[in-house]
Amino acid sequence: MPELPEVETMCRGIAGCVGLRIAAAALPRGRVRPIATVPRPAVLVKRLVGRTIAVVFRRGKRVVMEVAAAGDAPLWLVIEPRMTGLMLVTEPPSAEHVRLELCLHADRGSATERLLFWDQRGLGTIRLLDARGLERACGAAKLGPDGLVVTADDLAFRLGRSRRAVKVALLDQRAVAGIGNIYAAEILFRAGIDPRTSCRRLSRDAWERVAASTRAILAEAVRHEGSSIGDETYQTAAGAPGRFQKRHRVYGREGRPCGRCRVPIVRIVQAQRSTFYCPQCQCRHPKRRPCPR
DNA sequence: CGTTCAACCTGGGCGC
DNA sequence: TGCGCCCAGGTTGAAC
Repeated sequence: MPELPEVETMCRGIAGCVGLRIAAAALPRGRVRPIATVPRPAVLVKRLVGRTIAVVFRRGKRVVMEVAAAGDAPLWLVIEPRMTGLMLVTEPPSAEHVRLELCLHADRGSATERLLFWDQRGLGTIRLLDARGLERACGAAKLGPDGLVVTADDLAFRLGRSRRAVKVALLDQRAVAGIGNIYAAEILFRAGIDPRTSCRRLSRDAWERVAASTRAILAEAVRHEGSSIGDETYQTAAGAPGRFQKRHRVYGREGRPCGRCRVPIVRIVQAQRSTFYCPQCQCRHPKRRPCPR
């Protein structure tokens, strides 16, 4: 589920936790298996308690919280929501899938907050890392430039000689960080590019369109607080659904008419994952040149 | 280098 | 009702 816009929305939704101290931490074990943590759960909890959440930010599809302790080196709590993970400051959809619970208190005053990481499928991960670990997990070798600011130069440099299909390449987090299956489809629709096109066959103009579409689609999705689709497991930290799913032009729309040319949207499989596109608007030799947006 | 497949999990939907 | 199968927003590692 969570791609860049959803994770960005989660980070904004938990920004109120900055400045609060972790009074208690728990990794509840319900009927579901415990989630993967680094270090082991008991050590993780011990190291977290007493620290203060100093900064919350996003790196690609990860939520990163800098946790500080007076007179001690900072640590970073790195959470990867993967498919169904959510950061919540409200009641979770179910109690048994709460994977991390932080009880937060203000040092002065009475402000308190309960911050949860909830993950139905349990594919998410929780890591508490030092500066070296953070660099290894989230550094430039692991994650490329952020999708909100990626340029045509970035993409052409990293992918221009690749033989991979452009849609598959856009999911490579080392090339550009934050794009997932929904937004890869929406980006290429907006750019008017066939998702099967080999990267090395894309012109400079095509990379310009891909980069501009990436920034525009992701920014628009952030403005609409992400996409809640299907069973609607995704929600903001305050429990509201996202709204960008109403603006999807191709994702999840197999067989329905393209909003621009009325030709039915097609679903194919690339790298074991669904790709949706318009065979007319995203054709290499369209009868009518697509008019982006 | 690239692709393919399985694995990690839960749960909804569908055909029989 | 129930069972088996397919599907799902992600990532990783092994095999080819």
